[in-house]
Amino acid sequence: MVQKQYRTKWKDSITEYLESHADQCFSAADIYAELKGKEASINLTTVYRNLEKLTESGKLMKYKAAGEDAYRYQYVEPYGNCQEHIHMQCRECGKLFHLECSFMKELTGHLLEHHGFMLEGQGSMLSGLCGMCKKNC
Amino acid sequence: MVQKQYRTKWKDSITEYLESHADQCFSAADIYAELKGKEASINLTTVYRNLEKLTESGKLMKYKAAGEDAYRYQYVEPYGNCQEHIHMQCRECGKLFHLECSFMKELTGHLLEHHGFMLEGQGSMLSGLCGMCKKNC
DNA sequence: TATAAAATTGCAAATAACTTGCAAATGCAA
DNA sequence: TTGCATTTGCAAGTTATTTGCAATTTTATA
Repeated sequence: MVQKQYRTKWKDSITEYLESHADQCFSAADIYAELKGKEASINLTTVYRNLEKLTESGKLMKYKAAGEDAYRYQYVEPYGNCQEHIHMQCRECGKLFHLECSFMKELTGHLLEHHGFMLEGQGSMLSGLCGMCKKNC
Repeated sequence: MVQKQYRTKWKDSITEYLESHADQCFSAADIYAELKGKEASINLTTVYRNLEKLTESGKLMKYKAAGEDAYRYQYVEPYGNCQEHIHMQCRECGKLFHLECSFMKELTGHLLEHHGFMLEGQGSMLSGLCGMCKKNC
């Protein structure tokens, strides 16, 4: 069963920070560094535990870029169910993009028909360069 | 510069094992367990170092499945340049499949035209169920 | 508003999967 | 066979994350 959640100072701070930077992604260490200075001082363990809870509740997406050691978290609540589409991650800036368009159906269809593979959003991640970084490279 | 490679008992054993199970993937711990009993006894560090070298030389593909902690290695030499296509991994059996067909072009084209995203094979991994596991689930 | 049960926090210690340093052993070209 | 470069084994180190536990907060309810 899902555990009840209490609203706390730290959970609020983390949510606010990620929500107001919804087009970016952060590691636990990033969040820790950001919130350490402000208000009392947050604990890294608390950061991990809250990120986990926010991910479970669907507000955040947690993912690991190929070749990176640390998980990244990005605010994705407005995208609804992120299990139903796949994501693209920029290998330069790390940002996450949602493949929310009709092409999802084509992709799913092709994989199933020609490769017998049933695609799932969970765990699928395409890597490459986003428009922004492509220009600046 | 690329370093010269000596041929050794362990490198041969690891290559042989992976090559003769080319449709499966293994973690360093798997290989270690497999080769520990046979012949003298291999060291885990040696396994890691050889897997790394074999990956660099293009014989193996090294990847991490979403939600897994350990890297997996699979013999992919016959597939040529695995940077030029993306891969699908079965979340059930862990096996790797290569998207080596004309659809690669469609996918690349769509992402670039409609999302400004330049897809790269390196680091891109689709997750789902392979034909075999789909039947058995 | 007081209270008690449940959730959250901080800190230190534990994990897990690798990685590294270094001296000894091995491979190989000449 | 010699000498230098690569590989190996072992112990110790890393890094990101998790866990145990006692103390502190929240929140629903009396």
